[in-house]
Amino acid sequence: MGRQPCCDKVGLKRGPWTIEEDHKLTNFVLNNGIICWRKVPKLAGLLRCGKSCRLRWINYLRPGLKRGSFTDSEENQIIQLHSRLGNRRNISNTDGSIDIEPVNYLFLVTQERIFSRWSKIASHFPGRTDNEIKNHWNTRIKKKLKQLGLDSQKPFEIEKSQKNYGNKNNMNSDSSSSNKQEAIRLESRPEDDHGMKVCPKKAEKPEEMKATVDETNDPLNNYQMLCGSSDLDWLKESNNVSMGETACVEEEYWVDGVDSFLSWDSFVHVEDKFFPSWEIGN
DNA sequence: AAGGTTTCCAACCGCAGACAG
DNA sequence: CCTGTCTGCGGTTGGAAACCT
Repeated sequence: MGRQPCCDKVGLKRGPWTIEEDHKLTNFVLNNGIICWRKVPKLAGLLRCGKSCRLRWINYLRPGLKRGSFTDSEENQIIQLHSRLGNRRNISNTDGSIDIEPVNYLFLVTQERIFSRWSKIASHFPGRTDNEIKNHWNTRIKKKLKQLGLDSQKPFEIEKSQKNYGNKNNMNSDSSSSNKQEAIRLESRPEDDHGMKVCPKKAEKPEEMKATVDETNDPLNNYQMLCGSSDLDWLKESNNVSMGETACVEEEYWVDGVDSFLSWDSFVHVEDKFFPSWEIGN
């Protein structure tokens, strides 16, 4: 048995709201409050479904809404919040535990696997709605990330790059596959003059790899170049990465280039500094 | 000026969780 | 515990507005 529709849609109006409808809904909610959205349209004299009324109220009519474009700092904050609050919806178990290590959100962007919590992000922006932030992400921020080339890698290419560089944050890491990955990782390590595998920390990266890791896959550098903003310097500092310098921290180097610069932990470290009131996973 | 293309955002849809009976 | 209802959320879409040729 399929789920019943939220309301009887026969005879109900759809599409853009008129001024008259807005007035009716606003007056009703202000005078009566919100008891049951399903009953609102009937009581307010509207030919809309309750769901539509709720959406209209929350996203457009609710008092205190802040209209207008997002500032650079708001945009940066959205990116930060997205990296913290996003990507969790579909990876946690029913008991709240997480099967995989929280992965870098930009890595997920490249695979079109974004599961954000827009309402939580919106809660950090008084007067902004989740829908507004979601729209901004999809139309502006996502596009900027695409311009950075972060969506250009096909899954195959990502897999290939993981073989080349290793991937600490692999999403399907069971014990056998991690052994496999470890082998791949070791195999992929550069060799010194004597043919010995060396720690990448000490190894000179191949020229083509330098370009990939240092420039193409450095989202912060690219984002700054694109936006002409230095707002993200704090993030680089938190990762021990300075402009034009590649992070080379033990164990951190052998992750995907993107991960190494924007690890989940990097946001954790700055949490108190920027968002002291955060409650993770709520 | 006209037609085509792109951008943007309000609104819709379907799913999932919470909750009441 | 099961079932149905309601609400909230995230992804997607349609069309108006802006921009380009």
